[in-house]
Amino acid sequence: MNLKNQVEWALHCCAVLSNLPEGRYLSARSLSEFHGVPKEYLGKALQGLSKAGIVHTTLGPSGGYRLALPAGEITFLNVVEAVEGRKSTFQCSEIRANNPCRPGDFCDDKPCAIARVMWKADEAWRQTLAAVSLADLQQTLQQDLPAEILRRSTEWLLDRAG
Amino acid sequence: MNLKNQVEWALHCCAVLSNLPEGRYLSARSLSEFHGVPKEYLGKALQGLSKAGIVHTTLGPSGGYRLALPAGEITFLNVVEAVEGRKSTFQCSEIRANNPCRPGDFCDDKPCAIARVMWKADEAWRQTLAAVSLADLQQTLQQDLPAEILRRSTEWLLDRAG
DNA sequence: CAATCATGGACATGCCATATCCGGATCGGG
DNA sequence: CCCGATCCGGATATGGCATGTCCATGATTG
Repeated sequence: MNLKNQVEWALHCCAVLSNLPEGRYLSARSLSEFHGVPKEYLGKALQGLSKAGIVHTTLGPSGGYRLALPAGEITFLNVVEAVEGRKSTFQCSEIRANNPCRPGDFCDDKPCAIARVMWKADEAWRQTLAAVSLADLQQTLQQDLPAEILRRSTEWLLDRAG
Repeated sequence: MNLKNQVEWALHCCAVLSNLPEGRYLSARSLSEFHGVPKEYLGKALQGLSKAGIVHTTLGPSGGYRLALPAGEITFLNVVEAVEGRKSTFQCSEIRANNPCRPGDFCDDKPCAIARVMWKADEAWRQTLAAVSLADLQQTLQQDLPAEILRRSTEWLLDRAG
């Protein structure tokens, strides 16, 4: 029961893109270099963000990625679901139907009681992620990191943004 | 990002064991037959419950499993963690350390801001599961299921309980 | 026209969930 | 006191999926 590596990468990429000036683009190559992860595989995660409408892309030289919405309107949940999918962590295989004491034609009117609890927990998980936006993350990072590193990182980005 | 099949099986087994009279035991063979799942593999999940102290076991003929605590003192979280483990769903690989703008000797004083959000979501998930006990589940099932099926299931169990 | 980029498909690899099987230890009933 | 049933743990297969690489294609910029 692990989230994919790509979820972590996508979130870090979004954090970087949040600091990009309006209208500028950053390539997958630069993003992979900045985070020290394989470029080709990171591209798969970024494609997921693109399909979900979280980022906008441009082709050709000086092309790449930028956020498609203001950072305050993109939540952790949006990013996580774009990469990981929207399936619940709990898959109900309806084993209650295997109960030998059931009439063969019996039809349940509610989902399994166990599944309902597990799905409620998933919902709590999603609500927590939906409550935090990329703007919140940006603010947290500015408090956590020394100004010197922030300054040099921004410089590094602007140097490569098309 | 899926929970194991065994989690579902373990929860259903616990629901059955909740209806067992004090001091009686039910074998892995009966539990697997009742749920229509492979006996050998279900045994692995039950071993997890045993190690976690959730169920008590007895060897020999008429042996098997019973709850080790009152149903009101066993939570969904206990069962899930016994089978699935206690690791967080999000593994932070510290890719922030790969940032080329960081001094090589820089040491973070806090966990990664992204990981903190993801871990908070996991915590909300666990809290939801910790809030529901097997006694709660038992009560829900008695409301959901027709009395006839409940009666026949209980009869089926008592017929096989040692 | 040449270089750079995103996209998507094909392919390889390794790990883990999903089983299955067997031997040993333990216990109940005849 | 023996026989069979049971839990337990280890060894072993197998399939799917996460991880990662490579390449062809089309689009865009300079």
